[in-house]
Amino acid sequence: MNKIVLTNNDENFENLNAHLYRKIKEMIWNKILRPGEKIKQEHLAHELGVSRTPLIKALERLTAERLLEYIPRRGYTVKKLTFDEMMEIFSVRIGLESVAVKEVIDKATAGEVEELKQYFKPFGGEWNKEKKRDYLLADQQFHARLFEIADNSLLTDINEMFNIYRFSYQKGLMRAPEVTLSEHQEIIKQVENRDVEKAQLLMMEHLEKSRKNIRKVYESRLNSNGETNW
Amino acid sequence: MNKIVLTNNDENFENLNAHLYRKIKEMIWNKILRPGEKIKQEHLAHELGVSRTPLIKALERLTAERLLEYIPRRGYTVKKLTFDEMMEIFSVRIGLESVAVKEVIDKATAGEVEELKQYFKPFGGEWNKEKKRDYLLADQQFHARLFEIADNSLLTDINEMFNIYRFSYQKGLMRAPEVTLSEHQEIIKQVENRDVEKAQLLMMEHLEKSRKNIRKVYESRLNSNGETNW
DNA sequence: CATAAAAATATTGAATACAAAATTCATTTA
DNA sequence: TAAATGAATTTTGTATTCAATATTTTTATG
Repeated sequence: MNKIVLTNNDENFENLNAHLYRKIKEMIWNKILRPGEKIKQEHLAHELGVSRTPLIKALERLTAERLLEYIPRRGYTVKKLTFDEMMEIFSVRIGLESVAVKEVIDKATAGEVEELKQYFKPFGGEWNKEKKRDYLLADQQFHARLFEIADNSLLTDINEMFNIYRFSYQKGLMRAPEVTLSEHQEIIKQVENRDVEKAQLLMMEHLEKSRKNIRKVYESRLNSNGETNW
Repeated sequence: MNKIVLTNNDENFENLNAHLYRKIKEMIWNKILRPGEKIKQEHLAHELGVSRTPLIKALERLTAERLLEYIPRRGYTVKKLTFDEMMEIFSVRIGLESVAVKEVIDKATAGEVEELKQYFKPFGGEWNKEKKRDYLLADQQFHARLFEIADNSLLTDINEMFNIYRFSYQKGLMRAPEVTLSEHQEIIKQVENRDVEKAQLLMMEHLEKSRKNIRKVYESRLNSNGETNW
C-alpha cells in the first residue's frame, strides 16, 4: 500500500479523484484491468492507497465515458468492446470529422492550412518501412490538428471522452499509405479552396473506406483465428 | 426534509444517485437551479433528503455531461450556456444527424421508411396556428425516430448525454414550416432511394440553414434587448 | 469611511463505519 | 452426483465524521 500524498502547492490543486481517474483509465488501456473484469472497490482503493470515497467518484466518471459498466448493487466492470461497437465508434468519428473540416474551412487562417499541408509534404515516391511509420504518425497528427483548428469544445470533448481515436489507429487496421496519401492531399486541397461541400464529401469517403477496411481485416482475422480482441 | 425511501422490490432497483441525477437535471432545466448558481452540497442534500455521498455521485455525472462545472475545493456550479456554445452544439448535431441518415439508409426496412413519411403526410396547404404546433411536434418526432432507426448506441448516448436536442427546439428559433416541410420530404425521398450521398447532403443543408436562422434570431434579439438567455 | 487583518462560519475532500444485499462455500437432501 | 439450502464472507450503498480550505463577517486601523 503506497499512500498518495497530494502537495497542494497553492496553484494547480487537484483532488484525488482526478488522479485516480487518469490512473484507472491507464490501467484499462494497459489491460492491467481486463475487459469484463469486475472492479473490487476495496481492493483497488487499497492498492492505490486511497479510500473508496474518491475512488467511486472516478469510477462514476469512467462509467459516463463507457469505459466501465455499472449495475446497481453489483458494482462496476470493465466494459468489453465488441466489434459492432467499434464500428459504431468509427461511424460517429466520420460525422465528427466532417464537422471538423467544415469548421476548419470556416475558421482556419492561410497559415494553418499551410501547416496541414506540411504534414504530408515529406511523402511520395518510395515507401520503405521507416517512411510508412512516419506516415502513420503524420496521419494521426493531421487528424488531431484538424480538431484543434476546428476549435469547437464540444467536438473536442466528445472526441476525447469516448476515446474515438484509440480505436482507429490500431496496428494492422490502417490502409496502405500509397492509397490514403492522395486522399489526404485531396481533402487539404478542398480546404484550401474553402469548398465545404467537396471537402466534407472527400473526408466522409476517406473515412468510410477506412471503416470498410477495418471490417475486412476483422473478417479475415475471424477466418484465421477465432480471436476478437480489440 | 422529506426522506426518500427506496423500496427495493427485487427487480428494477435503483440507487439514490440515479434518482438524484434525474431530479437535479430536472431542476436545472426548470431553472430551479439557475445558470451560474453554486451548488451547496449540504443544503441540496438536506433538501432532497439524502446525505452528500450519493449526491456527489450524481453531481459528478452531471459534470461529465457539461451541465455543471466543477472547480476543486470550490465545488460545483450550474453551467452557463453562451451563444457560441449553443452554436457548437448545433454544429455537432449536424454531424450526428448526417451519420444517423446514413445508418438509416443502411438499416431501415421499407416499413420504417414509410413510417418516416407518415410524420409529414398531414401537412401542406393552409397553415393555421394549430397545424404549426402539430408540425413542430412532427419535426421533433421525425428527427428522434431517425436516431432510433439508426440504432447506434454511441450516437444515442452522445445525443442524450449532451442534450443536443434541448437547444434546437426552443420557441422562436424554428424556421417557418412552409420552408422546412419540403426539405424534410426531400430528405425522406432520398432515404427511400437509398442514396446516402444525396440524403446526407440534404440533411446537412437543412440543418445548416436552421443553424444560420438561430444566429439571425440571436442577432435580432440582441438589437431589441440585451438579453442572452438560452 | 474605505480597507486590511483577524475571527467566525461554512464548505469541501476524504476516511471510516455499518446496515443491507450479493456472493461464495460448505452442508444437506433428493 | 447434482441440486437445494443456508450459514459465512464479501461487497455495496449511504451516513457520519473531521481536518483542511474557502468564504463571510466582524473588528481594527489609516
